[in-house]
Amino acid sequence: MTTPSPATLATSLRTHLAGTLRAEQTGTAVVLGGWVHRSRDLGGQVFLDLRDRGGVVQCSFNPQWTPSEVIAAAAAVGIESVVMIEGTVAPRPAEMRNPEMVTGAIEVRATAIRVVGPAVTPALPVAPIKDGKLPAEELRLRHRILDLRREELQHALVLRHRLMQTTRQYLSAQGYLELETPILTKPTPEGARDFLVPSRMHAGEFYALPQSPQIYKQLFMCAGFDRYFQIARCFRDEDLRADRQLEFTQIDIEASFIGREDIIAMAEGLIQALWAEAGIAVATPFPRMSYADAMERYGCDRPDLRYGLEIEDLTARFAPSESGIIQSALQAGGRVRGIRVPGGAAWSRKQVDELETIAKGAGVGGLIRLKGTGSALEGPLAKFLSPESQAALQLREGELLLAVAAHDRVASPALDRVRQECAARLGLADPTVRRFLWVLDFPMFDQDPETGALAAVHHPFTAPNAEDMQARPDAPASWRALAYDCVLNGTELGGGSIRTSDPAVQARMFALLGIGDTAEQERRFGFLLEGLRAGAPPHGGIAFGFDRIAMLLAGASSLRDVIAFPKTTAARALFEGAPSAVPAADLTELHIRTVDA
RNA sequence: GGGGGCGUAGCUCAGUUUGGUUAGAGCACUCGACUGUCACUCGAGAGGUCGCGGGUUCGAGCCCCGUCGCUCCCGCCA
Repeated sequence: MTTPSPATLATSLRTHLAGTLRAEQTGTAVVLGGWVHRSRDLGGQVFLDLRDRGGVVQCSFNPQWTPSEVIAAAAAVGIESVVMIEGTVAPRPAEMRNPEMVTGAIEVRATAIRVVGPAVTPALPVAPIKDGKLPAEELRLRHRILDLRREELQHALVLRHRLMQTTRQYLSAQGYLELETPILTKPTPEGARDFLVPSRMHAGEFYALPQSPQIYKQLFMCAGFDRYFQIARCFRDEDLRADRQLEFTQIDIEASFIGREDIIAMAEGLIQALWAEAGIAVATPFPRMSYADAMERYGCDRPDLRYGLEIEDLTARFAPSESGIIQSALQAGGRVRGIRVPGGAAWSRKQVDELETIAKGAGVGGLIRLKGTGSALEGPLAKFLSPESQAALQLREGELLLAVAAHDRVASPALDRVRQECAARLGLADPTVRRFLWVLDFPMFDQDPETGALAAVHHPFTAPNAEDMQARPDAPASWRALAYDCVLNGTELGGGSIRTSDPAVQARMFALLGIGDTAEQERRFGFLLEGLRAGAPPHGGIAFGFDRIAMLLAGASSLRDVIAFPKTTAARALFEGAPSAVPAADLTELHIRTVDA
């Protein structure tokens, strides 16, 4: 993406962008429009820093070139007011140059000023204050216009724009068509809670806002559009987080007559183009790891590969132990797995207890800890381990072994959190390093350990691995899916799958998910099944979380910093004041009556 | 639904531990001075529902109970 030359932003009211003026424009007569960033009134002369989209330039009001009434007007204007300033670009006296401003070699010798948009005293500072902290998030959101004027958010939203255009260019160049799908759509029975929209014309019936355009993009494939993409707004009525908003933007992609490798190659190219737009070179292809491998070695399906601390199976070492805790865990089908932390032996009892609290929070009963002290192991369990077992652990001096004896289902998430906390303490996650990764071969279903009920790990339209299905037709919980996730430094950037294009297979998937009744399938997913029955090409796709990518590339720590008008964690829009009550008559027209909770 | 943190001037904060005169500072704002500043400087001034409600007390910014808002996390997010 290239930005237009400053000249193209000239209008009938202004000639240049303030922040783009340079020494080359010396002698040029300019008319600028912008906001008063700062002002310095020295008595006989006045300096105004004028800010517009392009940046900041100093405007100098001096009796040598400025009429006295203009100087008086400049002295009187309040900061953040919008002014039009006429003047001439001039070099600053050599000793007055400001090397910290890109425009610092020059200034605009002002001859006229007009206050076109006087501002009340701003509720928040816009110009940065040295060592100044940002105002509280609540105030930043309540006075969002002022916050958006800050350089940081200006840059973030400009970057967001450029990433959008890069996406469009990259995909369009490969024959992908940008097609739109409805915002008023049909409620989805699985997944997140829907936002419902009442129908005025049909009493008691509701539209839903899309959680994603998933089914529509598959229908495009059935309709022969072959390659589709959309920068799609999605809505999920779930609790918010720093990296989760009620409405968010996905780069949604689907293609026909493709396999997994086609999607991965296309996606790697897109990632490469987006990171390049942010000035970062990314090498492809990305390494790959199976889901099973990721869970075994890292305890999670989106491992951060910037550091090791890999999980080891220590069952054989601990099996001879007489510890009741370990024996009962093993008898219940569990294993002993753990990580060895270099330098961890120096941690205090309290620090290790904190790790155990984290592990317990993830559902395990406790954390086995053993310190390598050179000659012998230290720790509550050391006495239960035979000298042979202790030696086999090969704990080095200073190492701390943290292990969990439990079923993988609970042990993996616990070890994942302990591993991340240890890495954070040791500063192992280098923020300048980027480790991309494809996680492949996700399981098709997640089985509830109590009820045995199956739920789709990805979504119900994902194709199962055909070999698994044929080899173990009666064990769907063991089937792998043709699904893939793109992971960067422990964060999921996006994911997708090859879809089921055979309506009979799709019906079977619904049945396995507990939607066995044909009429029920037709009622909920008839429009998809009709598409598949009309002749569906093999197809698949992927979706990337656009806001999250923008956040990463902008160096922001919250999605709120790359979304112009975000919601608070309590799901409120403080600036515009949504949601809000509506007149009773509006509800009546929508056939809605509210009840007290 | 649950847990942690925060809430004092327009903004950022101190004051809360140990209740006690009129609640302070920096920036911003108003007025004044100042002809090369760039966080201009200097002088003066104005500015407070200590989030809100209740309680304890002779007395509450400070202690107790409740509540609201923002935030981080767990649950949730196919």
